[in-house]
Amino acid sequence: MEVKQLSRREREKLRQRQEMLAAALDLFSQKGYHNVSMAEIAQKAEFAIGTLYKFFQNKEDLYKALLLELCEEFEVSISQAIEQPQDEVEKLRSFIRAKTEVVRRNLPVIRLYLAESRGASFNIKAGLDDEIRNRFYLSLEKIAAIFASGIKNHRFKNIADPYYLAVALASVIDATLLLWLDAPERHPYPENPDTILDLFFKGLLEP
Amino acid sequence: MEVKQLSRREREKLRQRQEMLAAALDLFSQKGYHNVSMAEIAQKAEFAIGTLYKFFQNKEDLYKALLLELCEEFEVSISQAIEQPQDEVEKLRSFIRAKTEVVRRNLPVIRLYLAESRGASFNIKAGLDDEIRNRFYLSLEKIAAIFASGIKNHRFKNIADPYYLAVALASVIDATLLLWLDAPERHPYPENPDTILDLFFKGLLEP
Amino acid sequence: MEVKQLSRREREKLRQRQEMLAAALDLFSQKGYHNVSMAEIAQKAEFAIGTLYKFFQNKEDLYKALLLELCEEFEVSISQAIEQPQDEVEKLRSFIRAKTEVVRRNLPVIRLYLAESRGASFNIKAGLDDEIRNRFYLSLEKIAAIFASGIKNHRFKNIADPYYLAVALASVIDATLLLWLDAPERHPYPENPDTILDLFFKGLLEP
Amino acid sequence: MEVKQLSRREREKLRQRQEMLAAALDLFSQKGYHNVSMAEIAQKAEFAIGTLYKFFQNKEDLYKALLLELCEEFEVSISQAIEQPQDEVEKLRSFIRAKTEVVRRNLPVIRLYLAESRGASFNIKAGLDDEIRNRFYLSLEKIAAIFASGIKNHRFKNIADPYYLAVALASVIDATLLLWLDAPERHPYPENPDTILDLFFKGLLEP
DNA sequence: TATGAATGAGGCTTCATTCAT
DNA sequence: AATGAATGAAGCCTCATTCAT
Repeated sequence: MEVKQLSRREREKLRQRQEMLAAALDLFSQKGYHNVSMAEIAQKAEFAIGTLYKFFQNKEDLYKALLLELCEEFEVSISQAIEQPQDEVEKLRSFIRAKTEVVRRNLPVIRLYLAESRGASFNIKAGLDDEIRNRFYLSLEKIAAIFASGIKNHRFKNIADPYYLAVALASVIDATLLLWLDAPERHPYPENPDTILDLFFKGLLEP
Repeated sequence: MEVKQLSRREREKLRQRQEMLAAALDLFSQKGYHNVSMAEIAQKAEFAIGTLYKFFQNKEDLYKALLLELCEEFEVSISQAIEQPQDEVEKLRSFIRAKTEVVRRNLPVIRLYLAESRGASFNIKAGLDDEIRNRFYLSLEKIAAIFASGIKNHRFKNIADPYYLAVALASVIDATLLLWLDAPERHPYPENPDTILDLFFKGLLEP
Repeated sequence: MEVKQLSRREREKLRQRQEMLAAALDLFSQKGYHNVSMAEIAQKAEFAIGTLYKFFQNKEDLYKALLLELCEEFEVSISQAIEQPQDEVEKLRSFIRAKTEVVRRNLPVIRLYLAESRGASFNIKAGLDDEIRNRFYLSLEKIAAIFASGIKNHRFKNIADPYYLAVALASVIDATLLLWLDAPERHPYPENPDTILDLFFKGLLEP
Repeated sequence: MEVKQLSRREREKLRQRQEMLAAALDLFSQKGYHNVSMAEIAQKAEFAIGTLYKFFQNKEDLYKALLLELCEEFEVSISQAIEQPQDEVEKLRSFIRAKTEVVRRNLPVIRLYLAESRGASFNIKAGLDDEIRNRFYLSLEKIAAIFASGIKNHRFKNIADPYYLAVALASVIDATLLLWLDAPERHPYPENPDTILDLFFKGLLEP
């Protein structure tokens, strides 16, 4: 494995990078990109500003790295969840569970992620956020593939384009998450993925 | 009508305010709150900066006015749509049609509105955006009431809390809109509200 | 008298000017020259800004007019007080009484007057305040003349240059006034001019 | 001595701070607080504006630092002068000498100091200048104590409240200083403190 | 003549980024 | 290699003054 060949120096660097990203993440998710200064991040990460700039070309670069890292975790989790050899219904359940789990682990960034993935962000200059958007779309396509497969297998009714179905499912999960973030006690997050799936399945499943 | 009694001066002022809001809207929705300067807005609106400040106390105030104006239009449209004496299904169709219509008319702001209403924004200092968030929740409750009524009338199955249903419907509409905004030709916006409703109805309607 | 020949129009103008000066005086003395805007003055005087500019060329001009008016009152009062045919001691008593009286009538401006007359002001661009400073010095010379006369008449010991004596007396009066302005109840203003004069007389008077 | 333990870095910082204060002092005393911009100060001190803000939180803070520094020097000088074991008359002489000396060394700020200490200033927002005012009053009380002691020892006649005597003495010194500042050649500053003291002593001293 | 809306220069302050140590 | 002091462009906002009505 490549990982083992990292020298002590390189491992140290990676650790420092992670600390910087963690500090930045914390601040960005609390106050938003434009309300956090590089000095603030440096101080929280306990490095000098100059060191920050050794690791990231500029503020935007740091932000992008942050989001890509997050993206990565999302994708890995979700890919693992749906790549198991299961039937389509079970895959969707796993997807919902995985997404919920990642959210639980990354609570502070959820808003950032939603903003960036859904397009309501202007933190990144035009064109730079394409990568993140594209990766989001790619993971949607994996879900769409499940629906497509389910339709092909006659487990689902063919009531809509699979991609639309995937978008709809993802957006309902996100909406539920936001509801819960805003008022956790009034809108408890459903432990059982079927709470969300029912909305779709009661109609999607063949009789 | 009160409107007719506005003096020429007052009408002129209103028109100027609208021009300022329009310029600001255009810029904000293209570049985001923090990437637009007051000088830029003033120039686009063809007023002096000082004049901008005669109409709006500060940048945040201008932004808030923009969003409230949009809020207003959303609410009026949607209220009118669902207050007709119709059955629940038809009301939901009207809701989707109305929301689509407003979006069509306010294309540039949609991202702004979604960001603010869904919570991924840090443009407004804590506490100031409560009004917008609250009004968003209130309109969701009107939709929830339709679902509740439908459930009570046995037109809908009781598969989930009406508020969740409303949130889910609204989020699916938004997701569809965003899809269309990103790639209008690949993801054309469905003219027929049933395209979206089917997702819910095929399961919600009693057999 | 010229005054009687003022037309109704002219009298009206004069009254308006006085109202503007009164409003400005009130604000300047409360908040200082640089913390008062022309708009504020106009509003308090219940005129339009443009009207203010019909009467005074600019902000500085208005301020200067204010101070000159104040100067005028000081001078008239003090001149009247010391031009009576009295002996020197009585003249100084009259001077202190008159100054006290004017202060009582112009309480809000005292700080302004002291600042300008004593040189601690930067409200007026260099050179413009010369007139005020000069008039202040002129009135000091009138007091100096009293001391000189007293010395010549052997009522006063010749312990210092009369001008220094005048400056000393004026400054002691001002200091007493400031003390009283800062804490009226702890440092009541002396009703009897001899309270101040004693400081000088017990030494000045020939045995 | 603590002073020697300052690192080179700290000494450098202190020197820079002094340069900034010197530049600010020069400008403020020439043109007044409101007629000097931070850009002007930065340029005169030959630093970037941002550097100015590294040392002082804002313009007002810089101004306050300036005055406090001056305050400090005044107080130290005057305290030293009057804490010698001398009789009351000699103490007052020392006080006048010390005050004169400090003034000579701080010529440019004298007007600023007088303005702030005597209350004719609106440069500092309400409440912030209390410290300066209070320290001024405290030093007056030290002088008052000398008079009180002299009265108790029957060296001085009990012709007035000691605090009034202190205020009167201080104000006469200030007035003499201002006279000299305005026209040094016409009103030379008296080298001998007795020139000022005579005004008081000829009456204060018991026969 | 009186008005007050419109102007825009200029002030204060922040902060991303650089670079000498 | 790491540091953080220094930089200065750029942003927000105020307000004296003008001028068309």
